Amino acid sequence: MSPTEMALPPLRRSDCLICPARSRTICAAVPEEQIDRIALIKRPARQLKPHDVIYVEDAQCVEYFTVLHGWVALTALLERGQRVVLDFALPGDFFGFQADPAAPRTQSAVAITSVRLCPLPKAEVEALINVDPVVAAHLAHLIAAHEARAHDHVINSNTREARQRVAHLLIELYFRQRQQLPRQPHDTIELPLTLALIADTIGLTPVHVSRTLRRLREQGVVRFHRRRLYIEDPDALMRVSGIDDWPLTTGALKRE
Amino acid sequence: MSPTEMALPPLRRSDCLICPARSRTICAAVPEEQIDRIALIKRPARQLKPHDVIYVEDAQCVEYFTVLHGWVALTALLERGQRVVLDFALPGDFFGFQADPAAPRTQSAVAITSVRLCPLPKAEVEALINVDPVVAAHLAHLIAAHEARAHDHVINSNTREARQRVAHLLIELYFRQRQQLPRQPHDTIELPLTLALIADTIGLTPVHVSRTLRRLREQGVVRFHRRRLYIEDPDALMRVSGIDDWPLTTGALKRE
DNA sequence: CGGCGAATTGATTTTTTTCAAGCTGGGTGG
DNA sequence: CCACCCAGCTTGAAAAAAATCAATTCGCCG
Repeated sequence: MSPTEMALPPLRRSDCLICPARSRTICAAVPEEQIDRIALIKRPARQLKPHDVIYVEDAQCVEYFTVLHGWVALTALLERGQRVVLDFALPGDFFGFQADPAAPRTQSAVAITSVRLCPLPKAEVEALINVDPVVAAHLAHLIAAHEARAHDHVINSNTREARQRVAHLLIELYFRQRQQLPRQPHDTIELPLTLALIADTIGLTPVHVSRTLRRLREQGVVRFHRRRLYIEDPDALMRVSGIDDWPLTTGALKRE
Repeated sequence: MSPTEMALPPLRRSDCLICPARSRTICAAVPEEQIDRIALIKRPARQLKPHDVIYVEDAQCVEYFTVLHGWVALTALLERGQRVVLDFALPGDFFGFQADPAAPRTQSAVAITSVRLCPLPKAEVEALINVDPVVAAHLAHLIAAHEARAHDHVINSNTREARQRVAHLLIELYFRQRQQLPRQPHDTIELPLTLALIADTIGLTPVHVSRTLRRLREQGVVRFHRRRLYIEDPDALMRVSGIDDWPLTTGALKRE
């Protein structure tokens, strides 16, 4: 792990320099001139198809990942085949890090769309953060943002009824794609989810999500059709969701 | 922030050396001979009464905390005075750290019982973790454990009905006090919560929590009375909760 | 054109909330 | 020492929300 090693394979370095996710994920803490700290430990990008499993619960944890392209679902699988979506990982997101690196996985990760990942070997990342305080401190804040988002989901599930929950999730996913809240009427984003995935994220049944989306459509708020979301009335959507229009940069959305 | 400063106030050092929480929280990453890194930045212990507010949402964030004694509720406050309990902080727990140190608080913290805290100034902690990779790496894992617990709460709220949710919370809190799952029939722990707090944690109404606890009592599973929990039948409780008997050390409990 | 996963819809049941009325027990002030 | 106060708990009845069950329908793909 000597970062001063100077026999650099230039190809790998340039890989990282043109990486679209470099300004986010764990690499954001590595200045350009030190990019080899990451470039030397990362594995070749990995391409996955929809439904491909990245890792499953109880498996040995050997790698962490950055999403380069596509959507990943982080899920927990329960007794009777029940599934909970704990979070989505979108391009630029770092996932797979866990409290105890030696323990087996506590969650599963599955590709929702076709996905390209940058795998980072666990051992090397752990070695790096035990040596580089800037990367480690950045990682701590990154994970705190994940925690904040998880808290947001708890709030969503615990206090809101179906309409609000759906609206809140849609806004969260819009925000994570665009880095801003919806403003333009008839704006549209890609939303490559099934009703079942949405249901497993907000703790409802797909049937009830369908009915809820129908009502939102009938009231001219949003339309969800063919993996695409049409935000007909952004203000109405915000009102339904109970989110204040003051976005935080921490991963969670501001509440009223 | 020079850790090599040698004019040490010996009293502060010994404070930390006898601290009951030292093996946990953020201090666990600091070896005994370097304890002054913490001892020199910490503020005097602070004593609070039940219902005292430690910080509120939107306030400026100036300190992080370790719980020395007592129970703290980390909550989010919503529009119509609705409250969500995001987590509890028990003795040895570190709380108050957030993704963006410059942003206002995203949650509130309130003393449930009488509480003794060790306050750590934000600026000094942030400076420390940007300089000491071992502390920073430890903190990242600590926060990841918080995230795992938040995910556990999402699972609880999203997939389980009242009986399971209550049972799951009771086991979580037992585990966090005793570091093990309940085994002995008629075992008892202190549980200084109101029904309203329990309800706001698992996303039910106090009324429904009352009914649920009544049923559990009638079936000889647990009794909750006067801030004390009597676990009459640990096996039944585990069965109701849907938790496997394989505890993780990461802050979350293993699921079936 | 048939098949299949996903979405929709209706009817019914279950769970949870809401509203409202008592109850209880510890603490306070007379 | 007693009366009463009050937060917190309990209980019942009715309403609301969501799940469940059971058909269809839709749209894509082979």
